[in-house]
Amino acid sequence: MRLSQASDFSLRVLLLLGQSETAQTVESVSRRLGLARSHVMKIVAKLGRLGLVETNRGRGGGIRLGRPADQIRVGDVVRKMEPDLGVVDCLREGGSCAFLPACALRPAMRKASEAFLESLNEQTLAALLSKTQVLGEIPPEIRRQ
Amino acid sequence: MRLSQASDFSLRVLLLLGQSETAQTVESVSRRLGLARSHVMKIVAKLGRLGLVETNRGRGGGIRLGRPADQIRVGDVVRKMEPDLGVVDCLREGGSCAFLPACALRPAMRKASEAFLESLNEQTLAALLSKTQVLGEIPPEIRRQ
DNA sequence: GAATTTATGCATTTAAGATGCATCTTTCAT
DNA sequence: ATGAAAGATGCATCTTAAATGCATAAATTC
Repeated sequence: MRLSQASDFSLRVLLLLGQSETAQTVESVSRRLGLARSHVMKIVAKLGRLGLVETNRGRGGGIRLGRPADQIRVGDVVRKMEPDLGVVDCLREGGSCAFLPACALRPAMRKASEAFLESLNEQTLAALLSKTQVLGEIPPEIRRQ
Repeated sequence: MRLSQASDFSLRVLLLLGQSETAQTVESVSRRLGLARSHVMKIVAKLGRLGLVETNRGRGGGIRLGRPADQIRVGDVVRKMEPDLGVVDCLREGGSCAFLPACALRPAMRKASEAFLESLNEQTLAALLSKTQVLGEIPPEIRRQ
């Protein structure tokens, strides 16, 4: 059971953004997190569509949090970014199971993944930030070397 | 976020076994569940090693539950069968993250997957069985045709 | 000892995700 | 206007874990 890297990286990107006031370029974010640039780009684009980050093109552009860190719940991020939250076959599109339609496993699994997300939702991004190491912002002047 | 088919199928196999007193062959179980025989074979072998099913070779052999259905907790089955329960990179062997060692995401994720398993552990196999359709046992006489 | 049934290892296939690359669009500074 | 900076998007390829199939071994019973 693992989340896609998209969900995982999303949270790290949000953490990084939450550590600085100014807009960051995707280039700088991916370099600082040590992640593939194009991968981060796609994740950020989606985060942008979801309103979780605010993106701006062109010179002086970049990305920043789309809303205050204390209004971003971790479980909600995962719920929106994770492409497939159907933990078992029968919860997915086209999935089948010999026991259906009367299988008690299905609601049990649905409930368990809700429990997972609810547990994550006990934390806001702000709460995580207060307990997480600051990566340090690279000043704009030397950022572009 | 999805479980491996190994975990998923394990539970279905256990459900099926819980519906009959007599031992079932892997052949019959896989046919009735509509799953690949060799895949079920490997799953059963592991379930056997874990003591969740009792296996017997040779004529008249087969598999049956290793202990009473009310002593099999769903979350425990998943915990034992799932090859990789590290939902994010930093929870896995060799995983890394720029925020480590001081990253609050890690304990939050660990806690969330515990919540997932605990939710499943509210159900025993017996509880599921009482709410699940009986697939119907193929009588031993015609089983071998 | 032959038939039945589980056990195991290896090799192949599959599918989802990740990655890289090329190109487009928007925005700003000069 | 023009060019550079930055995000957006589509496509094609690579990677990897999981699934599958096949062959063979081991155990058990009759």
